[in-house]
Amino acid sequence: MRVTIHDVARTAGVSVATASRALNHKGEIGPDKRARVLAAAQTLGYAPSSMARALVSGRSRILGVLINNNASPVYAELLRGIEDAANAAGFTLLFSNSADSQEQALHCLATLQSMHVDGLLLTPVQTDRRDIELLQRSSLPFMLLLRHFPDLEADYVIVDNVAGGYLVTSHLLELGHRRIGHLAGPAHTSTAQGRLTGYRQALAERGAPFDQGLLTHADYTIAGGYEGARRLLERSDRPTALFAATDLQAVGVLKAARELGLRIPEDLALAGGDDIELAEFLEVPLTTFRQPAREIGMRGAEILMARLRVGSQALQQVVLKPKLIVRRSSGCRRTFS
Amino acid sequence: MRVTIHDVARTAGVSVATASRALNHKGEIGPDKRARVLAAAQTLGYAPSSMARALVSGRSRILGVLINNNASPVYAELLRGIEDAANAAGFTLLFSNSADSQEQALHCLATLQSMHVDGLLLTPVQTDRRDIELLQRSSLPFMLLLRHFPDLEADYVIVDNVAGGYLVTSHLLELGHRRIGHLAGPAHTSTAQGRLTGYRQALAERGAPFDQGLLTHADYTIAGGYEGARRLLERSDRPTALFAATDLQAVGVLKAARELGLRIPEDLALAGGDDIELAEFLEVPLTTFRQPAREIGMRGAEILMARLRVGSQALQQVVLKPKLIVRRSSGCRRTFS
DNA sequence: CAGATTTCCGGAAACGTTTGCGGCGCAAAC
DNA sequence: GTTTGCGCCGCAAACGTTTCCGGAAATCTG
Repeated sequence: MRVTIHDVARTAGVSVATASRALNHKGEIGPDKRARVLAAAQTLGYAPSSMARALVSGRSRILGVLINNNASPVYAELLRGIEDAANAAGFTLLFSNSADSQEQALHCLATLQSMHVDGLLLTPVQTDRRDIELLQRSSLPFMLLLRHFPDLEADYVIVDNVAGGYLVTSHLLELGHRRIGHLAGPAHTSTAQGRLTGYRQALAERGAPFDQGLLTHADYTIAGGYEGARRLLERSDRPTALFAATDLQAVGVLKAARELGLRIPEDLALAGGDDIELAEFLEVPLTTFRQPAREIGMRGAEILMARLRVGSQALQQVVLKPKLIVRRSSGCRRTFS
Repeated sequence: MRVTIHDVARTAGVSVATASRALNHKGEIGPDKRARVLAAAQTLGYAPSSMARALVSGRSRILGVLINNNASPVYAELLRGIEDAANAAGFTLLFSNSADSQEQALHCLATLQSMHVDGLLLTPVQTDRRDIELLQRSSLPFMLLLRHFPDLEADYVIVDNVAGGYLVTSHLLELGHRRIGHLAGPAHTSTAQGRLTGYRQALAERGAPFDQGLLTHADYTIAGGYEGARRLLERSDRPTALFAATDLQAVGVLKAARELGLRIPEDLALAGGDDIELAEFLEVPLTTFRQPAREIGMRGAEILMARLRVGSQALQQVVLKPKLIVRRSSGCRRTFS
């Protein structure tokens, strides 16, 4: 069966305590015994049981990850960043998926807790706060990624969604557009709220009217973008430009526009958000703003692990700056009567 | 601190043994005590420690996942499928990333072992076989995904890469092309080998010559595809059609073609492999063959978990059929002199 | 009513570690 | 020659479960 520290101790002719000390380079130990233990461990192929270790030490060196698996490339990038940082620090990742359902999220949280994770990285569902209330009661260190609660005393790493929405909308306004629609994300998410706020700020700042009829909410998917675009573009007074909250939704807009015979950017200027890797290579290269998902994952994991090392410390709320990426989909400067 | 089964037992006024039986619905137990235990567990918010449970039972209900994180959408889809199946069966996922390095993979394997995973799903690196030799020695049930070793007695779920390459190449041949280049993947991977074999089979079957000069290997990335395409397309006798092993590489071809002033499909017919979600929405919608990554993940996880339940059983080697997806990038039928 | 069976429950061992505590031998100090 | 100190090591408890085994009470059998 499994080779334990007892086997190592026996073949080395020492006690388990000595074997443990030799393997962990802890405590005083004679050089000959240390060598014998290490040799025995080597030949037997001994691998310590992290579960047993976790049980007695109280630390598992496992980080829980709970994301709402939008199959979006953004989450893949995010995961990648988390993975890099965790691996570098010798942590392993326990992976769960809330599928954007609070019930599912609560279930996952219970599982992660029972696995004795040392800390947790999550993108909250945000339909309600039962998940974070649970976390706060359990005093498990956690870190919010991508989404946050403005009034919550919790660590987070996000991009400045307001600035992102503002950048993109300002860009469209500068190109001469006055009727700019917004295809927003699910209303309960802080990302959707932020980008919408930025959109309205830009409109207000340049004296463009905000038209409720040019705003619609949709899922963060291609299908969601498609349906939202149909709603917005089939109106008689359709907008001349459209800001989709995410690139994935913008892809749905591309599809809808094709079906409606609208050329992009000639008949409809389009911009998205996130700057996924493929945004540059779409049917029409996409103007967007960059959300550095990988960096968000890395920073989040690093901060969380730092908190685990030193115990409690000041609140860490990181807001990364977005960057405007101009491509063809937003078109050239024009004047509208 | 953490609420244990001892706390539950104490507040319920029973022994730990009884508490355990009540919570697991095992063994005979009086209805009143059962009720008291369940009530106590409820009010205390008791969550059993899976680590302690794993330690004594020998089963952790954790599946290890080791993929070589091509940031490719294919791996995201694969992970998604694994996740769905595992979640449905009450398993949790421990996630690792070999980054296509055998050294890193070996390190990850050691970690996963020490975490007492019940089984392992992996996409092997394939530069050598140290990883699977290690696995075979350790008698940990494992399942190969996407990539396989033809001569190895191990479970796997893959798509028929030979058929995929054959389908795509045949399609290009039917369109009239005679000089079809192939941008293959890393030579050590079974996916690259399979798709290349299918390509050669199709050529041979229709009497088209195989030209070593029209073949090049590149990484499974956009950058890899770009570099490979530059090599192939800057020749004086460049091919009229190009089969890129993966869609991601095909995107790189798109970029190279744009730079070289080649129109697709007029100047160069293009096809890829995998059928990623965005293939339909690229600059030129991509002809490709479908590798059902999500299904591969699901099937793999299900088969592995079945093996864990019933113990040893017959070898499970699943080969899914690919499907040709024709879009604009391969162009229309033509004749070449 | 004595014995046999069943039902229910608690004690304790086991899983594989880490670590506090105490013991042993040996050298230095008095 | 007896103490003191120290370096080295082993015993055993602890972490939170599950489960085997045995005991006590309750029920049944003859």
